[in-house]
Amino acid sequence: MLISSIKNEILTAVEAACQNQFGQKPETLKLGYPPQVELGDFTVECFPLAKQFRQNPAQIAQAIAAKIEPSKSIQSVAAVGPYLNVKIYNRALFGGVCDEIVQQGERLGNTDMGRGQRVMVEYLSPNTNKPLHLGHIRNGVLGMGVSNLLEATGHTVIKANLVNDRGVHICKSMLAWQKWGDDGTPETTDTKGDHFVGDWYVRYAQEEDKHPDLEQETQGMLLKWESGDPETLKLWEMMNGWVYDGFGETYQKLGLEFDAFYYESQTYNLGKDLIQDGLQKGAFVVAEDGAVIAKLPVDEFGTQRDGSQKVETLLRSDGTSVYITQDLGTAKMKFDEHQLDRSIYVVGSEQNYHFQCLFKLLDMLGFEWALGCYHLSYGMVNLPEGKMKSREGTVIDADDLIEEMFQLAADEIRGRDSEGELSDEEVQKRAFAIGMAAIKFYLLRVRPELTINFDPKESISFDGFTGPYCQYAYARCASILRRAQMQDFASVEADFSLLGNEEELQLIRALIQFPEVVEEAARDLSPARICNHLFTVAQTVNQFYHKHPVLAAENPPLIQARLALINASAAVIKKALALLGIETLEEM
RNA sequence: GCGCCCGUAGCUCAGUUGGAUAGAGCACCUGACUUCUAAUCAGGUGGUCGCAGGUUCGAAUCCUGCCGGGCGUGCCA
Repeated sequence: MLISSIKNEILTAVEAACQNQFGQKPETLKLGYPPQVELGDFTVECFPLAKQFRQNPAQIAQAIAAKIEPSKSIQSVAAVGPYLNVKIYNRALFGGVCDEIVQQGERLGNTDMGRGQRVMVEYLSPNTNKPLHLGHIRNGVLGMGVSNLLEATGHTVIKANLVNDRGVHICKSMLAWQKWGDDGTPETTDTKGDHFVGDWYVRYAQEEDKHPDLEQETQGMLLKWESGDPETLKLWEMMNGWVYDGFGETYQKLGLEFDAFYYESQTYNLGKDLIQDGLQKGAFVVAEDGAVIAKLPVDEFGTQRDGSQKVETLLRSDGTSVYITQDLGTAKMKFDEHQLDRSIYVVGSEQNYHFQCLFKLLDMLGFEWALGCYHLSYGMVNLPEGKMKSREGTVIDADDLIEEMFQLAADEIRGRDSEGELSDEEVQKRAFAIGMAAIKFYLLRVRPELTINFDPKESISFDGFTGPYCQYAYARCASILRRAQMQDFASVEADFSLLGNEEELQLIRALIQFPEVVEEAARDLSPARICNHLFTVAQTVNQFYHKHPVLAAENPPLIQARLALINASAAVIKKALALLGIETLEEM
């Protein structure tokens, strides 16, 4: 018996009862869950029916409850105030859910909500002059998490990375290396490529104060690059290559994947023709100084300080393009190349205004797909001392943090392994999985739009509302299931009617809700919803674990039923963690 | 000035899109390992849901106005 059939059975029964009692079917029926499991497994709110049938909702509940007879799955229906609480036979409830979860396998929790929809998720999008930092990690895990959610709900997802590989910033690194680098390379200095290039960027900043003419040299180099000077291009390609090698390592550690890479060196000239179209259509205008601008509607953008209408520059007065010029072109290219229905940009909230403009401009150009563009904005990651500032050296480096989490987890594991039974390899494997789980969960557990105050102590915690806590609940389930395999219960059939204590009911409810949570999370583009529900499941598993023995339960049919419940719970935890990009461990 | 975001327990956050008595984690106090892993569990302490109105049978949730904080605000990205 599928859980969806149970739900349908309830809805059908209520519809029939309404037909019987009031002569018409209800217009809307919402199936929910009672606040306490003792009250029932499902509930139907009678408030909407009150309007339709012009009666007090409590009376309606009473009347309907009286008309519903127990059926295949429905054990009883009770009217409690305006609520219709439905109790399902434990046999059907537990048996149905556990069987269904096993059958679904990898597809557990997946839905076809987004079937046929093509979505691009652009995320990370780093500059190539510096290594990645904590903010990039938030972006990366959010981008991956959202992509996973969209895939689980049936969307076709294209994960894209728009690399900012050109401009003054990279020229600064190039110039510094050229002047003082002595032909050093990441290999000769044993430095990770992106850090190597980043070091030259820092060196540039240091020398800038002493050499005021450096800036002019940088501009000169940028001009050479733009004119296609072979030597400059060669240097540029070499240094970017080092950066990509470095980024690649970090992506792999964090489990970040991309289906498409865009490079600004190839896109920065896009968009100019769109601007011309816009001018012809009259969407844009040429300002007195020669720049092409767009006037932004006051009702959406407000006014300037002096009260006048806001404007956005689309082409500089010298005719060259600005950032938003190429963004317009790239946006169109994405839709043209991939036949997208939606295009999501995972970019920090400091660019809220930029994307509001971008999408409005696309709309002004008459692209109907502009409605499919969405800026998934996320808050900054601040430190206890305040904002991360590269000048003050307070930026938390991504690779350093990954290493630190790994070491902390390794110390913890060794501390628990007093007998020294674990091989170094095993310790490292677990430490990596646990360390990454801690940092990813910490960054994903709050809504994207919230600013995170990065508390180092809390972020490295393995207790409470954390990734390792959830991994631990899984490992416990896995341990029970392993032991069960060594014993011989297989000949006995599970008797699900023996289940039904409070912890079991709470557990089964959390498992039932999982697919709904996945859909909500996908709809809201919020992996935090998965974190919250995952934690509830893990917490409930731990409570059940302490209160009720599985392998030492009273009789084999009960043991088998509880094993099935544990198996189903483990599967849900594993899938939820996978959606967050977090590994599970069979042993911790 | 204007636009967007945030405001719930000492701290960090949930709150099923308007429904049953507002929930967790951390911190603090007390208890539970010869029993499937104590990275765990049980109990206790802790609330004018920023303030004031409004809509509704019903508001932390929707509307209006304030207060406080953050990010932005035409030729940077």
